[in-house]
Amino acid sequence: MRFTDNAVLFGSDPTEGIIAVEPTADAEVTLYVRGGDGSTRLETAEFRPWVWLQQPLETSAEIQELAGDLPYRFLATCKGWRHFQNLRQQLKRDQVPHFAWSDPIQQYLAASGRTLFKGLVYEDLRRLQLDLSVYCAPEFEFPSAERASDHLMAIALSDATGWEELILVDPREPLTGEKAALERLNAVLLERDPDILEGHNIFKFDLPYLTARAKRHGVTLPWGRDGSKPGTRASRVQIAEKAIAYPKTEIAGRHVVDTFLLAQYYDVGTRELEGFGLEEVAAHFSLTQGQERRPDARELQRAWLEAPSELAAHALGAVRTSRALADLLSRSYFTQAQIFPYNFQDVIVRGNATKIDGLFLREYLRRGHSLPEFPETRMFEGGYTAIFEQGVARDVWHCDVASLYPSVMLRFDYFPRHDVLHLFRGLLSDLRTFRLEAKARMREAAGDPARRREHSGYSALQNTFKILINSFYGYLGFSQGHFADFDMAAAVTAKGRELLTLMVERLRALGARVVEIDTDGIYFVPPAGATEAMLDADLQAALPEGIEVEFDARYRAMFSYKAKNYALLTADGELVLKGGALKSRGLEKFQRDYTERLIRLLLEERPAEIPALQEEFERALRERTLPIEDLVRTDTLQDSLTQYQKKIAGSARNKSAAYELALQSGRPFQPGDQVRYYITGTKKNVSSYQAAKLLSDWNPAQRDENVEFYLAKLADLAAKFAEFVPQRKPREEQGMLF
DNA sequence: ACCTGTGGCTGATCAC
DNA sequence: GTGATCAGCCAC
Repeated sequence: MRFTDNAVLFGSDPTEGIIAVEPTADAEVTLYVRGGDGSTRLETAEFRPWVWLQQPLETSAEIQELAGDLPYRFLATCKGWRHFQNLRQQLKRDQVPHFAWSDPIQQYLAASGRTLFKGLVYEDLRRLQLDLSVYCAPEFEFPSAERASDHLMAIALSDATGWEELILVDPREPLTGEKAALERLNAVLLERDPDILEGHNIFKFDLPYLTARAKRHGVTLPWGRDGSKPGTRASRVQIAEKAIAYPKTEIAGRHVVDTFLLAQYYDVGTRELEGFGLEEVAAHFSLTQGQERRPDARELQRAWLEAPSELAAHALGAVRTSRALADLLSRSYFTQAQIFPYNFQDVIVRGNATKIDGLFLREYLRRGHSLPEFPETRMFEGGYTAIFEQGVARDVWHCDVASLYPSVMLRFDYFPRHDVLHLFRGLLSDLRTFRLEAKARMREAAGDPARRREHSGYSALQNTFKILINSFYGYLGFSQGHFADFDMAAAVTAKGRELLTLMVERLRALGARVVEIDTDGIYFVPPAGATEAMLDADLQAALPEGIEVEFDARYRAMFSYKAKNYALLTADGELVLKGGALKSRGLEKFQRDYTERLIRLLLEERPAEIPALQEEFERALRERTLPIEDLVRTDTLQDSLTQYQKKIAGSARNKSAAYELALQSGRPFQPGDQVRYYITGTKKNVSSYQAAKLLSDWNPAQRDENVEFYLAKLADLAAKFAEFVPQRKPREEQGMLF
C-alpha cells in the first residue's frame, strides 16, 4: 500500500521532488524541484487564481458553474494575481458573498493537486542552522540591533551533513568585522543553498538583528533562490491559549523554521517544558551535550575578547542543539507538507482544523462541486467531567475508550450534513487504517540500525495521522470550517457522555469505587479479587460494537484533589501531577516544589514528615536562602500593551503586574512574550501590580523579596491541602481519607 | 491577518 | 470580607 495514492489525503498530482513554490509572475509560479542527484532545478507552471461565488456576475473572470446545489455554485477564475486582487476588492466593496484564499501558494497547490516533498524523505532536505552571538555595551541591559554600540560577535552555522562554520567578528575592529561577517554569511548561504533555515527564536531575534545590522552597513541580503531579499511582515500565531506575535520572514525558494515555535506546539500536548529558551528545551529532550553550564551574556562577551575558542564552543553548541531540536520536532510537519496544500513554513503555523478545511476544499474543487455556506455557530456541551471521591486512594486502575470521538463518529455516522461527497467519513476511516499500518511498519523497522531512517519516517507519519484523526471532531465545531456542523459536534459529545456514564454504572455494579472521570477515561479502585479480563469483558459487552475499552494503567496510589486535578504514583515510584492547581506554570516554583513534595509524602504514606517540610520552606523563605528563581512568576502576555491600556482605560479588565512592568520597562513587549517578576516590600497585603519587580532588576547583594507575602502564600498552600493530611498513622486507614 | 472544541481551577483585582 | 469577573493555564 502506498499512502500517497490516496488522492483526497495527499492530493491528486503525484509530482515528486517539489521543495518550494513561489509566485514569480502574475499568472505563473516557479517550482524548485529536487533531482535524484541532490541538485535543484527550476520549472515554471501556469497559475490562475480563483474566487468562489454564489451568483454568476458580469466580470472579466471566467465563470464556471459547479455541480450540486450547495450555495457556492460558481467559480470565477482570474487571468492572474492582479486580476484576482481587483476582483476581490470589487466583491468586497459591492458586498457580494464570496470566498477565496489569500495565499497564492495555497491556491496553486490546491488547484494543481500537488504538494511539497512527495517522493522525498526528511533527510533529503538541505537544512541549515543559524545562531547569533551579539555584543551589548555594559550600560545596557538588553541587546538592540538599532544601537550604535551593539553589534555581532559571531554567526554560528551548521547543516544536517555535519558541516559547521563560525563566522567570528574581529574584536579589534568590530564594525568592519561585522560587515565582513554579513558578507561571509551571504556567501555561505549561496554556497550551501539550504532549503530550510532553522534557528531558535530566529523570527524574533536572529533575522531582525541581521536585517538591521545589514541595513546599517549598507549590505544587501540576497538570500532568496532568485537573489531576492527576505520579506518580512507582522504576523501572529495562535498556539492553544497563547497568541504569539512575530515578524514573519519569507525567503524565496526556501523555508524558515523556528524551533522556538516548534517547542511551543510540542508543549501544548505535554505541558512539561519549564520554559522555552533553547537551553531549557534542550534539557527537556536531553540534548545538552556536555555543556555543564551556560555562560551568561557578559561572560560570552569577555570570551569574545579574550578566548574566542570558548565563544566558538558555545555558539556551535547552540546550532547543534537547534539542529537536533528541529530534527525531533519538524518531521511531523514535513509529512504534513506532503498532505496539505500549504507551504512548509505555513503548515507549521496553521491550525489543524484550517488544514483539514484545505483538504475538503481541494477535493470539492477537483470534483467541480459546489460548497456550502459557513456553518451556523452555536454553543454546545462538551465532555463529561466529574470527581466522585477526594483524597488518597490506593491501588487505582485506569481505563478509557480508545479514541472516543473518532470511534463515535464512525460507529454512529456522525458526519457533517453538507458533506455530500462524504469525504469526512472516507478520510477519517482511511486515516485510521493508515495509522495502524504506519505503526506496524514503524515497529517492523524498530531496533534495526540500518532501518533507522525508515523508522523515524513511519514514526512521524503515524504521529501526523494521529494528530489529524483527533482534529476531525474539533473541525465539526470550527466556525471557519466550510463543512463544520455544530449539531453534529453536539451529538458526538452527547454520545461520549452517554458511553462514559454507562461505563461508570457498570464499574459500580461490579463493586468498583469510581474516583474521577474526564471525557473518555475513568480512574477507579477495583473490587477485591477483580481481574482486568473480567472487567474488560463486562464493559465491552455493555458497550456498542466499534467502541473499545482499554485498561491501560495501574497505580500504587492516587491523590484526587479536584476535577481535572490529581496526582498518580506509579509502580516505579514516579509521581505524575495533573491539573493547573497542582502544576501550573502560573505558580511560583517554590509552590510547585512544595506541592509535589507534600503529595509524594501523602502517597508514600509518610505524613509524619510533613511538618518538617513545612518548616524547611518557612525557614528558607524567612532566611532568604531560596534562589530568586523559585519566587518568580512568569506570565505570558496575551494582549499587546496598547490593547491592555485600552482595556484598562475602558475598565474592561483589571490591572496586572506583568503588563504594568512591561509598560514601565519601555521595551517593546509583544503578545506571547514572557514577563518574569517577583514581589517586593515588607507587608503581607500588597497589590502585586504595585509591588512587582522584574527579575532582570534583581540585585542578589540586596535581597528585597517580600518575605511576609511569600510566607502567606505558603500558608495558603498548606491550608489548601490540610484536610487531606491524616492526623493518625495512615497504616490504620483503609482506602480514602475523609 | 489570524483562528480546532468544551470544562475546570486559581490568583488578582475591584465593586460592594 | 465576599462575590463577581477576568486572565492564564491546564485536561481531554
